Amino acid sequence: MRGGGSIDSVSGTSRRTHRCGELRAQHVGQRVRLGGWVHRRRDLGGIVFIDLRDRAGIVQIAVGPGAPEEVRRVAGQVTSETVVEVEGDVTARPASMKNPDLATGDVEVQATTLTVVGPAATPAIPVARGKGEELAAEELRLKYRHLDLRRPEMQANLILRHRLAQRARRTLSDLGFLEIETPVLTKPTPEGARDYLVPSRVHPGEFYALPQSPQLYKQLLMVAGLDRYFQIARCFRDEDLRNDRQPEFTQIDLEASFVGVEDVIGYVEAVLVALWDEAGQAVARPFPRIAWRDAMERYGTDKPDLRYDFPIADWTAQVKPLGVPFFQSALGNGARVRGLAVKGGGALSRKDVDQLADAAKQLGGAGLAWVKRQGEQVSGSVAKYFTATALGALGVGDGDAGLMTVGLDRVTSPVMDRVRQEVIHRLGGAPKAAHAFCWVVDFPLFEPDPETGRPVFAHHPFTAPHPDDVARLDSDPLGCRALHYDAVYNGSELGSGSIRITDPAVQRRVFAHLGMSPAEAEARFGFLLSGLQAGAPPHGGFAIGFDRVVMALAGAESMRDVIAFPKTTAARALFEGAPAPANPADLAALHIEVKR
RNA sequence: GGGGCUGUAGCUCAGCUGGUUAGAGUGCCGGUCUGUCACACCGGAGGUCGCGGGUUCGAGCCCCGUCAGCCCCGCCA
Repeated sequence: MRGGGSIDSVSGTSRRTHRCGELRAQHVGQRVRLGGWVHRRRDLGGIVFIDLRDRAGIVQIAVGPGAPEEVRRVAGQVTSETVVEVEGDVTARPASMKNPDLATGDVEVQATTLTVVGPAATPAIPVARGKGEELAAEELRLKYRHLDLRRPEMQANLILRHRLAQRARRTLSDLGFLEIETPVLTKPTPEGARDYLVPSRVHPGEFYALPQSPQLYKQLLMVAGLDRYFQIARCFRDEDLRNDRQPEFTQIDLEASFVGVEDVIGYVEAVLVALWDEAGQAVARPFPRIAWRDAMERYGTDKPDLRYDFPIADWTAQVKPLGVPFFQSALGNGARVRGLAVKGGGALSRKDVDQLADAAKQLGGAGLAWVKRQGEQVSGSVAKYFTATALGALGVGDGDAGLMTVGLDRVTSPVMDRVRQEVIHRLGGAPKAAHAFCWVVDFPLFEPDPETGRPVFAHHPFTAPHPDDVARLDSDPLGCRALHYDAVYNGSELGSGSIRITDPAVQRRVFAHLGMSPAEAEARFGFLLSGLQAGAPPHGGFAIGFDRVVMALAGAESMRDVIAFPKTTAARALFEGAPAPANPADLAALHIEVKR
């Protein structure tokens, strides 16, 4: 409680008693002072209504013929988005004048004073939008971010984000995790994403890197015996962007000691369930699990959308004897025919199917073959090779469609993943569940390098091999599984984690697999290796992509809508104009010469 | 790095097969109006058609280049 007078909530300050959006019937009869932005003004001549807005909402200010002359004068000329302070009496609106669309719609404030405290130029983009009116172009929304962030939708997203962050903190703190900060000026890492570099003034030619994640620090905190750590950590990766990828983003990062996979999964489920609860969504634990290999086989991706349960199937055996030319030439050398039986797929138009095929082609597939079944009638690009019976055996029933492609899994998986997603999108059927969480487990430790075919690490090089596979580390690297797990929600990867290597000998072998000499490994990761030699507890952890969680719970189409000041897809900040050329004196002090 | 979409009034958009003075809604400015809530009504101002080049008698429209925003592939241990 601050200030004096009739303040009845924490919203009050020395200049106001309430926030605009807080007023309800219970406040009728009270004298209030408010501050806010003029959302809209309706001037009827003898009476003026002002919709006054702050972060809590909108309330109607009425300035009638009985109001003081000065109040009527100001009300008659205030413009949109001007900041005003109002004093007045909260009155009940007569039944016929209530506004059921407004939380404050049962009341209004009869202004007795009205003062402009922050005159506003005509806004470059509208804040108050009419029903059905389009949003301003995203470029302008980013350029005039202070205006875009005034919109109630954006404020709701940021308020939700705040509540989720607080709930994550409380949940982890209650589980005994300590919130510990780690450096933002760190050491460049040789693998992984490109680093953002920060030149050192004191050490010519040397650079800090912004962290891609606090990975090594949190492991050292475990070595140090802090036992359970978490942090809502900013991470930086200088890679190309997407609608759900920003160059700087936020993780709920955690690590715990004396744990196995089950423990970490338990902690993360506890946090995710709490976050969904915070947003009013009930979800059940435990989340189902799916082995990476099964996810790739059934959904063509390591982040399957399990809201819909039609899986990709191997149709090679059934289709091969039919002699479809499209397939005959492509089969062999490990190629398979993989298909999707689409319930109700008869509803897909010819145009839909063509667009699916186009999408498939973009991913380098051989193309998409399709059939539709209508009773005993079979139509489609490869219809003449199929009978209704043959389709029935593949699960393609009356009114359904079959979509298929051929090739190596490396190509058919992404193609069928994309086709499956597009079909879901186009048919728009009801999902079997609104919230489909799952754990993807048993990831491979290595994957073949697309260019050389050599095994390279699928994750970061601190991920422990599956204990059953350690013996094959050198003989059969591609067959080794990792103690790595991803949390997936409705087809979106929310985060990943692993049990870490704590045996320095194993860690050295893994570095060797990356092609690092012992000396190199020492130079780059010496502090980790010496940590592991100093007595390291078994430990593992996880990082939840916080921005993606907020996106999911806010129903946002883009990560930019849940970040106050995001970058464009070209990694520019349009409001402030970053990045920008540095001035020559600064560059000189940093021992940097720019080549153009 | 590659592919696609978009760029016309402050904002959102239309602009036909290349043709004469580039339109609408909204916002803005002025006016009328005592119960509106996207107030209503009357009037007005407002344009480097992203930028540069080319084709053409003539380009908002066609061609080349370029910039910006967005979407996708690559990339993101």
